[in-house]
Amino acid sequence: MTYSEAKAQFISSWGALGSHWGINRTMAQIHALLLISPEPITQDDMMEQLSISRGNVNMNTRDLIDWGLVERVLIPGERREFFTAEKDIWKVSTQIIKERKKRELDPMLKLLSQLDNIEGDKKDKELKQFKETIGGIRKFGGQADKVLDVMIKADENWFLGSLLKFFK
Amino acid sequence: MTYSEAKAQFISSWGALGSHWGINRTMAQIHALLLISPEPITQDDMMEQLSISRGNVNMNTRDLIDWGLVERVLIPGERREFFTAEKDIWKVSTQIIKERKKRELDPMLKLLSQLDNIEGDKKDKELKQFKETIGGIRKFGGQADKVLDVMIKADENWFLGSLLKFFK
DNA sequence: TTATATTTTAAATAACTTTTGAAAATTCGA
DNA sequence: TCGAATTTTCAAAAGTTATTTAAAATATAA
Repeated sequence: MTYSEAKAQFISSWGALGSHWGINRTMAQIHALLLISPEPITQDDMMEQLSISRGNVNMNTRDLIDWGLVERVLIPGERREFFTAEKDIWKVSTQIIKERKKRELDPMLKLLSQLDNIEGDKKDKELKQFKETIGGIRKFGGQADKVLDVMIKADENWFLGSLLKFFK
Repeated sequence: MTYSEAKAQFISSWGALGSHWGINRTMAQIHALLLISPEPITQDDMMEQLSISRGNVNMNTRDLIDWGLVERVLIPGERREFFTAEKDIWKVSTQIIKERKKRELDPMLKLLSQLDNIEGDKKDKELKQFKETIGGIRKFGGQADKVLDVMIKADENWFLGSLLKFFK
């Protein structure tokens, strides 16, 4: 297999994987391209290599920056902007987890805590099941919250960091 | 807050959460309804409570069964089919993880192992970065694979099960 | 078997999301 | 400041996914 075949395959399947994760295909493909580019690249490079429009590149690059996965890089003597992606896959994952926790888990747990004080007959079967379900999810969510915090903080903490090196 | 307000909120936000996770809104809403229903319910109940069509209910219920989250229940003396969902949220999570691992992680790791033997000049910067990126993802994916296996097996293994009870 | 209740399927439609392309805004050197 | 290079925006077009509807298939009771 040649390099360019492998590259095309990688970009395409990273894109497909992304779409299972609520990330759009193009965004994931741009990310893939940046992951394998040793040097920062421009929006024109992305347009050309992925055959997509300028607007599309611009919007998705911006989203990747919002996710904290991509950075703008200034190259001395160059007027155009260059972009580069974090290459350490552990950091990429914790960054994604951090964002998704903030965007999804936290609001869900907040809502569930509101749903816990409802009025009604305590003997009612429906109400009982509702409270049990909500309670179960909250308990589980709370634990998940703690586990994710440990993972996120591992990068900022020497001891946990070296503990997690086993997994890296 | 009344029970019916809380119920509507829960169904709606479980649906919204699902759509962030590649599960469609309606499927997640049906799942939510089943999670809080103390007794098995029929497709007509779902149609009525969620205001959706028969076909939609049928397709999504079937998908939930494929995911292993919902079961058909036969009620003696009843001609219609009834449905019920697993209520233990730990089991729900491991079931989802198991399915997604099978559908997403496993194929990705398989592909990456193919992309590892490409021909080309070893001194080439592009090739070097490509190999590093692929290698990093494979290593990470392999570890994730192991962690997920531990979680999945915990339910089938007494020792790990009681260890994980701390988190339940 | 026949009539009826129930479930499944799939084509058509509706709703939603992504992509383009061109115009507007911005940046920066001369 | 002006003008060329570059980036950003956004309305329209294209593409995708979800939903309905109605007809077909299946199951059950009489």
